[in-house]
Amino acid sequence: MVSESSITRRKEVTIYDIAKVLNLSASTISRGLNNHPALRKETIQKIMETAISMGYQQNTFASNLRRNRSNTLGVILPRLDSNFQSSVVSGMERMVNQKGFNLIISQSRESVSKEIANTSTMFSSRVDGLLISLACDTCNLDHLDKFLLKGIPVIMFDRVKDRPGFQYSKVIIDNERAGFDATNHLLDQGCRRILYVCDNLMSNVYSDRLLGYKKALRGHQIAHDPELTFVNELDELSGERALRRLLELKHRPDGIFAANDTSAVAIIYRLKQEGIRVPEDIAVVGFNNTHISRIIDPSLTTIHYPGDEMGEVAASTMIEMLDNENPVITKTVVLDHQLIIRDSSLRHKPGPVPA
Amino acid sequence: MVSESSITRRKEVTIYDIAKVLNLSASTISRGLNNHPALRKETIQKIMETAISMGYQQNTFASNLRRNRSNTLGVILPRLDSNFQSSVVSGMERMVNQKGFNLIISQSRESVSKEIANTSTMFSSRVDGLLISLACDTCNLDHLDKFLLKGIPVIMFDRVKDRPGFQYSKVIIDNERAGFDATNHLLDQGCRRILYVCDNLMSNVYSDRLLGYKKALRGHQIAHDPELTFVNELDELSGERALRRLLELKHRPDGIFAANDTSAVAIIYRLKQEGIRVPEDIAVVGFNNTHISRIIDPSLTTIHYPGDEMGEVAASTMIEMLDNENPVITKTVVLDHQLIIRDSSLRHKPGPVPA
DNA sequence: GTGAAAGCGCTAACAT
DNA sequence: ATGTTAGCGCTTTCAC
Repeated sequence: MVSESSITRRKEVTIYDIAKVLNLSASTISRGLNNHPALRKETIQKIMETAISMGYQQNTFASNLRRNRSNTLGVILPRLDSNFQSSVVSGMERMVNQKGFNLIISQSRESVSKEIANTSTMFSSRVDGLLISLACDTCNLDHLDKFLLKGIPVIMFDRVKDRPGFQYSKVIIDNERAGFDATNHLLDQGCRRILYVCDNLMSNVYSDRLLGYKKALRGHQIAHDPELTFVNELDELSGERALRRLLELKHRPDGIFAANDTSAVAIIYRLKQEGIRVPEDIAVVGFNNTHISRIIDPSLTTIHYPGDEMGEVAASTMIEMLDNENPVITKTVVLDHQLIIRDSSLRHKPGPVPA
Repeated sequence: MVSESSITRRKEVTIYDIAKVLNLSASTISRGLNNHPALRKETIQKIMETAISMGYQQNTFASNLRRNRSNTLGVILPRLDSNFQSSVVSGMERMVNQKGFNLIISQSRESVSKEIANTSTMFSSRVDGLLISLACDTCNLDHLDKFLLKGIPVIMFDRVKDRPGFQYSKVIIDNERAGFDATNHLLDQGCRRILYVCDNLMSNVYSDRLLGYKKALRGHQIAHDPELTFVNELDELSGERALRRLLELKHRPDGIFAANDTSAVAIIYRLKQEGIRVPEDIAVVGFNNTHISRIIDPSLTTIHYPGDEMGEVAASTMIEMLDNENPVITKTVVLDHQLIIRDSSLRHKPGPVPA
């Protein structure tokens, strides 16, 4: 089946065509289309109407080439198929769209080399700004230099890293505090040996949560046991891996703080299978407050972590920077998190650990 | 804090700069950069090296303006913050990136008017092709005409609709069959009154699954009861709504086929709270095979529905169409689905319904 | 195998 | 309030 489309391929309507019809110059049309204040209302009106009736669509390439602006923001993030990350993008899209910008998106799939390739594409696509959440193993930030040197603002969200000598804005949560809150809650519930399950500690989100975890332990005069930090990929299989690790330990933990919900839920699932009661034998806290956390049994205590909002804030901060002619001021926005207490950690009264 | 970036804002390197350095013409540089066969190897080599050493980055606007091609694909879908849909996008991104295309993404948030606005943006962004999954309430497809008239291929995925007189490719699953399979499985497990929970029936995915549902009932000589189709938003709250509907019915259903996992899981959650046993009292089947389905208790029987792959296929089909100079051939790709049987529907032996 | 020249469609400085 | 003109950076036809 051949579509009609391949047959009718006609010339596009340009501002010159409109100019001819209205007996005006191309520049006037251009001004009219851009609502230039110097034109009188009725001229603008007339131009707009004619443009629509002729089916005019502006050629953004020409416009971008001329203005040296793309009205496009680039987004690079580890994975699109993550609950949290896709909600961040969703928030960005909403904001950006409303402000008349476009979004070009690519994923690093947690690999620096892919991340670097992505930055190159973004760069030659002439994005006006770059929003990036780093891959787990990104330790070097040289690939961002070209943006900063050219005055293209870079904003990091969620997975960030500092780079002495260069400045970018950041949108994050206070991961250390969140880690503290989660751990402290477990301690309040009587836990004394808490397993911390996370991914790559090169990533600020996991290392900062670890800091908070340690701090909470210190607050309760509990020595930190390095055996109780378990690094692995936080996917659905991490339940199995964490369980194996747990069984290897001489002293079984009585609490688990997992750095994301997917992992926490997978762990609870396996614990139940093994006949280990949650929260009585082991209390569990997750991170992210994804939908699942409310629905599993027992419901999951977790840190609420506003993905959607993080995306919105990152995007609006970027747009502000772009609209602002003044020298770029970088800033760090710290979004509030919140401990949501549910059944997976609630022992009816704080007290000594069950046998 | 002012970043250095605002200070150093230098002129970009163009092909003319390279030309000057190498004592060649701009056209030769352009050819060299594009690997033109007429040039000799060493010239190309030299051009490439110089370009890199000078920090040249092609200006895609100029190139796009000239070639009248953007190397960009547009994606419009209902929501980015959906497990299934974000995995589709993830698959698209992978494919597209590998082929040197960019992806511009926007969400309709299930509203036709937003969808229409999105198509306009995509159109003036001069996307080379449009990948679209329709909003629930899209019944009119006029907003796609401009693409087809201009010879810009449109591919629909997942949520599709036919439009007499215009042709586009589609990537879908056989929703009718999938609905049939799900329902038939419940019937095989002894269910006789099956509640079908879905969203807007204007959408092919829900109406086709309904067709399959009815067909399966017919196959078992069971009359279709319109009361047993419950239309509502398939979010986490649909558990509550479905339960209320269920309690209103004179004859309580003994099976539920929910058109997505989110809804199925929410329903199971509420059923359990009400002391209704799953699968003994009511057997449940979902749709999508998201991660949760494996992990909840009881684990969820569902239709596996390859989002990632759907995205890849849609994207590669598009790129094929674009690479192909010949008249556009439209096609429909039907991806295989699969019934995954788990505990939520498994009664140990098929038999009469429990009291 | 390489160069000259025109032009893609738009915008903005300058002129009137 | 509107027109003239030049040029953004690239590709490509035509010429040699």
